[in-house]
Amino acid sequence: MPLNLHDTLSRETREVFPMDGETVRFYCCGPTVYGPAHIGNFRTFVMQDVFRRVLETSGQKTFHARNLTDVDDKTIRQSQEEGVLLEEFTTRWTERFHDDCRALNLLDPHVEPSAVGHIPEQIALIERLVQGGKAYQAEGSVYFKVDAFEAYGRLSRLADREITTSATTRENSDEYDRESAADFALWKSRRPEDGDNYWDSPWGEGRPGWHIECSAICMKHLGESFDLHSGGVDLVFPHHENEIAQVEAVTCKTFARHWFHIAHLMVEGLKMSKSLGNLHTLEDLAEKGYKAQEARYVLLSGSYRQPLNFTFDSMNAARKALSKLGDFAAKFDFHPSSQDGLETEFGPFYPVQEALLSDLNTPEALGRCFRLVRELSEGLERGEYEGRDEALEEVRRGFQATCDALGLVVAPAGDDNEEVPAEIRELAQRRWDAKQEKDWESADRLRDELLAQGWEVKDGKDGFELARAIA
RNA sequence: GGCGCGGUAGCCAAGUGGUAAGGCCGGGGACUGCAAAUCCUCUAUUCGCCGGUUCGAUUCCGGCCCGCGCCUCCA
Repeated sequence: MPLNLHDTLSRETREVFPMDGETVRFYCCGPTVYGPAHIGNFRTFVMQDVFRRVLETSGQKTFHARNLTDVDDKTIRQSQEEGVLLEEFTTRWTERFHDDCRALNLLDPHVEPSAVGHIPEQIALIERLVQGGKAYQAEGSVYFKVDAFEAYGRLSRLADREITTSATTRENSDEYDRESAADFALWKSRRPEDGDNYWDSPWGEGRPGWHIECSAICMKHLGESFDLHSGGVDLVFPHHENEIAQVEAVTCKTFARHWFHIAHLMVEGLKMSKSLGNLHTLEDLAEKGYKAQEARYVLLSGSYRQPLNFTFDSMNAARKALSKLGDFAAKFDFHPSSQDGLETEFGPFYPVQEALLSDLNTPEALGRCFRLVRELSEGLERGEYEGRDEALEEVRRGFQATCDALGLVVAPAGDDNEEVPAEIRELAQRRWDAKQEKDWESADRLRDELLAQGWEVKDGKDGFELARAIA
């Protein structure tokens, strides 16, 4: 069964398939590396990761490219404010991004090209556009001539939209030379504030515009035409619209055959913004005692086409939900696979796969997963798996496939040995001893003390467990 | 103003032309020194409002109210 996915361009849900019959080749607009990415950015990357995982767990090969935007106004300005070289600055934030991706269990893209690493390719593409009469230069900058590309506006349905530029947005001197307000920069002439961040080109010193990097990188790594292109909804216009124009104006071929856009994340019912202080990063969440996996779960709890409301209630719910899955894992003696490659046999978890193949319906998939978890557990209680090792193994493989498809790492309860500091363990032991001697007062006092230090005690029949308390 | 999306239980959030998944929270019970955890169990006669189509609509159509996104570099 193929993956059916909504396509922004046609506005239809269409089958995703490889045009070469073998590998689904797709591109994701990556981060601008000028600071830590926030959970809203990660919603997009997590959904793109699920997209790939769903393909791979259904046996489909993929080729995943995701770029790094390492030269633009923000990276240049920030690096200069810090007085460091652009490269040093962007390398630092790239590493941070990679750390966060690992924490969220995102599969590494097969290639991760950077804008700075593809200056010649970008210049070459601009030259083709100029030669073809689709672009013009003015005062050392080069602009795409929107009027010369009749299909402009198809993706975002801007065709009839009046594209105007108000006086207030024309603060940059190099923007005065555009022939039409809709035209956009392919190459920006060098400005004093760019410092040392400029390159030679047939039009003089300067740097590439934003949109051209993705076009040039796609053409190099995926070809002039490829299977799917993805990003946050806000990129539909102008970024993706412009990417299409830049490529199709010279190739006359379909650029990306399928467009996959992820809706925005809201925080506590509000749009994320710096002024509201709700631009959470994984680091912020960690400080509050939350794990990246819990954030990942929250990001999967809504359908990607709808804005999702991130709340701390949801984070708490995610923790409980994950621990419930951990209980299930323990019951079935499931341990996460450490082997390379994703499990493809869903077995009894087939309904989960079915939901995912249906436009990446992650909330439906989670709902079905929990229903199965309950039903299978009941079956186990009733002894339905007595002497049926192969059936048990099917359950474990199916659960592994489910975890692989969603990118969740579910550790069996009691198996997630977080390092417990020695002094905490000792306090807990003292409490246990007091409890054994029925010294309830001391036992309760020690329990409160542990809680004050951020640890929660859970008693079992003949011992206790420690878990991080939510801050 | 233009284009687009949505309003489902306390919260998050699926879904369907035939009468509402799942998670969390909350109530009750078992268990427990008390908790926590766990297990069982209960919680929307109702899906923003008003009309229409239909044997039947939350699901289709029209209108209204409210919220949101994009409209040049924000995922």
